[in-house]
Amino acid sequence: MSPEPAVAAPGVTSTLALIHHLSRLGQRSAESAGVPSRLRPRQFVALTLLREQGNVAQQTLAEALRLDPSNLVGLLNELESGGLVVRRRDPNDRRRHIVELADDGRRALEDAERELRCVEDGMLRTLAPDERATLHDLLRRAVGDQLPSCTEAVSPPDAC
Amino acid sequence: MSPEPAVAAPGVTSTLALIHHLSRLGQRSAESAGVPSRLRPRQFVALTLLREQGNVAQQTLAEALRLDPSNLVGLLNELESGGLVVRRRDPNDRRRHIVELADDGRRALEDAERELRCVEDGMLRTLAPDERATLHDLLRRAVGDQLPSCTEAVSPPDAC
DNA sequence: CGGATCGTTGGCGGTACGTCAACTATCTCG
DNA sequence: CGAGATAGTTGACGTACCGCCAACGATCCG
Repeated sequence: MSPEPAVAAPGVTSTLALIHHLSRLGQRSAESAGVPSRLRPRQFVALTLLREQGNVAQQTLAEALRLDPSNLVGLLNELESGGLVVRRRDPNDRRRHIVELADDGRRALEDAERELRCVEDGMLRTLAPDERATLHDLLRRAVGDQLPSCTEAVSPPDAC
Repeated sequence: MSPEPAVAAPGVTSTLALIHHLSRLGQRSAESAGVPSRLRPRQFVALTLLREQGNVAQQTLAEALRLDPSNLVGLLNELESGGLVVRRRDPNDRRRHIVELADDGRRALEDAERELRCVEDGMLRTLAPDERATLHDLLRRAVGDQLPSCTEAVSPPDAC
């Protein structure tokens, strides 16, 4: 009778909505901050993933990015023509392309990260440094375990 | 000499990139999970914000969403024609529209949240419940302080 | 050899915006 | 009262990002 938490507690907000919103806010801030020599968001994410995963077959990359292979081609073309990435044939299976982060790509990525730090600082300015670290860690762990079989096993449609 | 953290530590990943990526992953999962009676992401976020902020002038809402007023109109039209939201004139300034979350809107929002819980659970399955709570709290605090004067005072372009 | 797989190209469609211009109803201030 | 600002609205145009599909060459594998 006393707690009475019924009335739609103010904490029910979907974490997904928060993430979606924050993502948008981040993009807007980055754009309006006029980041100069800039990677577009997708390129940024792709390079980041490449740096972590090391050399990866194109297909694997597509899965990790949850991106249609045919669309990945375009993305990689941009990056490769800018010298940020290298595609080479897998000697074991010459159908495959192994995608590799080039030195220029690593540099560009670090530059972009440096530039985006301001935006990030602005966006997370309410959080204490250790909280930011926690946030970063949690997000990282969340995306980290996204790769293996994500959409699979959705047999029970509304079982959830 | 011993620590030698120079070589691009594996933790430098931009939090922005993580958020952006997670946001995309979330959308993809939600779509492929075939969420039935669904609000589109923008509607979802807008309703969420409305529930928290209570009745708000349209302009304020636009700022909070970082959305162009002219685009907000369309978004609100969708929501209002679905009965999820009500626009009424501000008696103190009849130019203004006060936007209010309708009962149906609250219900729709709660339904959507319930549906998205599965997706969210899938995405954050590596995190322990208390970690999820922490994440949620941190994100919420981050977006919460986004509203007042965000892009302003960007006078030093590369001072950062 | 035949079928499967990987990358690639191209086309079609859709969402989610930004930007700008114009117009109305309304407020505010001189 | 009249001039100018302000809130919302409408419409047009463009863009980024992306899904889906079909086809095709190169390659692998049985």
